[in-house]
Amino acid sequence: MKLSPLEFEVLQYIGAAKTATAPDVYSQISEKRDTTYSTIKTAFDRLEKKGAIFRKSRVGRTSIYAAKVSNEAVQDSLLHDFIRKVYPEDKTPLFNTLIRDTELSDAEVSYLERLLSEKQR
Amino acid sequence: MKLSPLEFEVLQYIGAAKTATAPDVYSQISEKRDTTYSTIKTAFDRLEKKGAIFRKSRVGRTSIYAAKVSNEAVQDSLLHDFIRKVYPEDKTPLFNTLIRDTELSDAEVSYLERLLSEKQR
DNA sequence: TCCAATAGACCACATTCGTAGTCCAAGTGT
DNA sequence: ACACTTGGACTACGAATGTGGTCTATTGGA
Repeated sequence: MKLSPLEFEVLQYIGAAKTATAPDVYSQISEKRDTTYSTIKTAFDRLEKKGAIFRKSRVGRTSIYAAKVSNEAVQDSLLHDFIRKVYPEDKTPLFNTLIRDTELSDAEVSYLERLLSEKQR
Repeated sequence: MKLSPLEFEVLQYIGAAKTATAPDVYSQISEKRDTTYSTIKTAFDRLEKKGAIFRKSRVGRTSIYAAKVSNEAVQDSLLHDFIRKVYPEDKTPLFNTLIRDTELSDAEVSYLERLLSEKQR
């Protein structure tokens, strides 16, 4: 399912909170960025039409939405898509840039090394 | 500079060959996928208008284009963008999925381990 | 009870994008 | 020299997107 950047952003808020209302997400996003309720609500509408979210219940006249897929699933799907498009063959530069330019604590480095050693087998 | 998926694809072909003509890229892409010369040429036009490529020279009436930025630079820029949008805080799931779900040769694994060990210092 | 606030539904609109048709003119091969 | 090929410029057009206005009616509070 194809999601627009805005739709994805809204979906992540919903997924992170398990459940969310449009006014809810609007208030969160509007703190970070200038937007209107209408814009966010449109994202909800389109996400619903695309089948990414559904109305779980209502409080008063306010719909409570929930996502049909987890944030992690959406992220991973995007990741695969991204790699397929941007690093179709050689993934070396991907890891290169990633490891070189990403802040990693020693703990994270150790964690990654463990992942890799498991991979080796 | 924002590039559409098609524009990015075309740009990668140009960058990979250092220099390319529209008929050139068209013949390559049309082998993989059904498209027309017009579509590819439009991508060239828009890339030029966006300042991503320029006409380096001509052979007959055929323009020879070159990219203003390297493929690696474009890829890395997209990568940073992607991470910022999709994995804003915790990048652990990113590495997790990446290492777990990506095909890696033993050589690549070794290479990554070396990268990581350098990181540790 | 009654009204102001506000969630929602619906619509509008400019922009970007992929797609491709049209038509012209510049090369090219004979 | 000429007809044919084909690269290029230009135009068109529908779908997707971000943006937000409008209008309605439901609610919650005074």
